[in-house]
Amino acid sequence: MDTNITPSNFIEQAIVEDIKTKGLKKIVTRFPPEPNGYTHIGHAKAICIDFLTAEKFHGYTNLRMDDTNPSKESEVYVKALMNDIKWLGFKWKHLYYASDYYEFIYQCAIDLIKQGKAFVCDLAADQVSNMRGTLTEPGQESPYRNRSIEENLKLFEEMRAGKFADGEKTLRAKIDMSHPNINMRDPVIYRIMHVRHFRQGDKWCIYPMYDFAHPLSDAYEGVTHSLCSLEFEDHRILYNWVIDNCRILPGVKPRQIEFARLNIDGTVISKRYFHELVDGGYVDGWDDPRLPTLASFRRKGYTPTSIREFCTRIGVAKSNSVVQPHILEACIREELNKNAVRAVAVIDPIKVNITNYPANKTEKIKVSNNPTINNSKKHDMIFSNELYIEREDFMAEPSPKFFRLTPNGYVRLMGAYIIKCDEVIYDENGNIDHLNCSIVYDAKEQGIKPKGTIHWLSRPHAIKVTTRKFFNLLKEGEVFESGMLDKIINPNSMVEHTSFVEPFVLKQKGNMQFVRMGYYIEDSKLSKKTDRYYIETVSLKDSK
RNA sequence: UGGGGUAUCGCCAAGCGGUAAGGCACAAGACUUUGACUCUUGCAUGCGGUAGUUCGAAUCUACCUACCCCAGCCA
Repeated sequence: MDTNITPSNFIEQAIVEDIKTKGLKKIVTRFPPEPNGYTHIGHAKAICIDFLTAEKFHGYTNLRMDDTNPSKESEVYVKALMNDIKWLGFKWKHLYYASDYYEFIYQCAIDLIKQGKAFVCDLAADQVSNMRGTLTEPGQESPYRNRSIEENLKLFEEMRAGKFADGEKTLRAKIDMSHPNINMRDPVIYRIMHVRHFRQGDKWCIYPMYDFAHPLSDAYEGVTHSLCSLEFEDHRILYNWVIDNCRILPGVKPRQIEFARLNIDGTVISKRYFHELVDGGYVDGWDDPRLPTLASFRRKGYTPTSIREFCTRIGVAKSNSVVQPHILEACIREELNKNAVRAVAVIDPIKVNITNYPANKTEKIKVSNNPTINNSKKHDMIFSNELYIEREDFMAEPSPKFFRLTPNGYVRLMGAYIIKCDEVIYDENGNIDHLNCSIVYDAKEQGIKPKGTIHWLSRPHAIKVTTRKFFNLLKEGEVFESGMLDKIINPNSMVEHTSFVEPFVLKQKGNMQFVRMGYYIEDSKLSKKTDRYYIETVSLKDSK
């Protein structure tokens, strides 16, 4: 095993130490999602950590569905999870299900009972809770704690056989009711649930708890490093207890290492709340552009590499940090800048008439598909006397630093002519109806060099679309709390415009970057829904 | 009043006793038929605080302070 690998974070550092001290031959990690919701950006971080860490040490990663609670899980989510992991570009070595180990886990429980380290408890849930003690006071031992091994064995078998109702009995590890760590106060490791499992059917009516199934699954698979998020730090002591006390476990003991989960400013990352938002109809579905699910990012045109790059940039550490969304945006913008085909979109249009251009005339104007690429392909835009320009590109009363179109001012139409705004025509409400402009054919001779360049579209040729800009779910610094659902997605969280794009975009298949003067709509993809086209934008880069 | 953690630039984050990497953001300038991109430059005498050890401390020690997680038969 190569020990000359330079660790780049504390996890890799720990692994390097383990390789030296334990003589590990192969590094194995696992990504263990519970299939009870769609993949989100927080998963993506964990996926990257799990897969990239193993990859760095020339090891491998398993995908394991942590399906130990049949009441919340379904096949739909395992498909989505697998699809999203593949989409991110990762390949798991083995696909496992914790439910495949139910028999093994059951045998481990029996082994624990035989050692006198587990007992069947008849206490009801609220009684267990009451007797657990508090954070500062020790708990009380269950009156069933000292049943004989034989009785425990018999009872546990009967639990499996379905002799008891839900909640009537549990199997508990016999550890220490006065342990300062509450997880060690005789934790429940098996509960009775007469619920059909999406893979096991009705084969089982007892299901192992996470704290029992997880370490056993890791060890069973030969996982060497079990990477999880910080909230499981308290569970590590139990994790190790399970592994240390199961005598029928093969192989090396896995080591659990915790890292901080991802927080993004203004974003709720929680499967539970996604369920509420989706089920409550607050959002369109799991791929609603406002949700930070991978399905949503995919729909908005984010690429897998940009998500991966984001995960790399934010790093891995143990401090509870909140990253700013613009880091992700920078990742996708950077990539799109280099690769994406660019097209013009006029998001919020105003009409411009060119008074000195023949009404029936059109001409083709060659536009580069991506000016950052040398010799990039070009496509045609059609110029006519009837145009749209962006409302923001005209100011009736310009500020000093504004150098786009102003009354009697000059501006360059991208790829085409320099025009002068001769007249502003208002409607009866005092809003701008259209602009009358003229082409300055002899700008060179006159020495006119406009500072600004704006984009434009020929009105007769433009394709009508709807653009929707979404804002973050939460305001800056706001923390999501239950009961805030209706406040989260308010009418102001979306602005919709009737917009126009050039016909060229209809022929494009991949991601596009839509051009506006001074802005990039970074994450856009033309998608056809029913009879309308939508460009869903998440954020705009305001360059001034 | 218990246990487990974390504190380094606006936001992430390296650093592991030898005198504060990098990215994002921001600012200034150059270039420009996208105010984009690209380029160049700037951006912590300071590492939660206070003492101490040391020739030398973000790194070691002590004591504080702030914040996060834990009392599901969820994961």
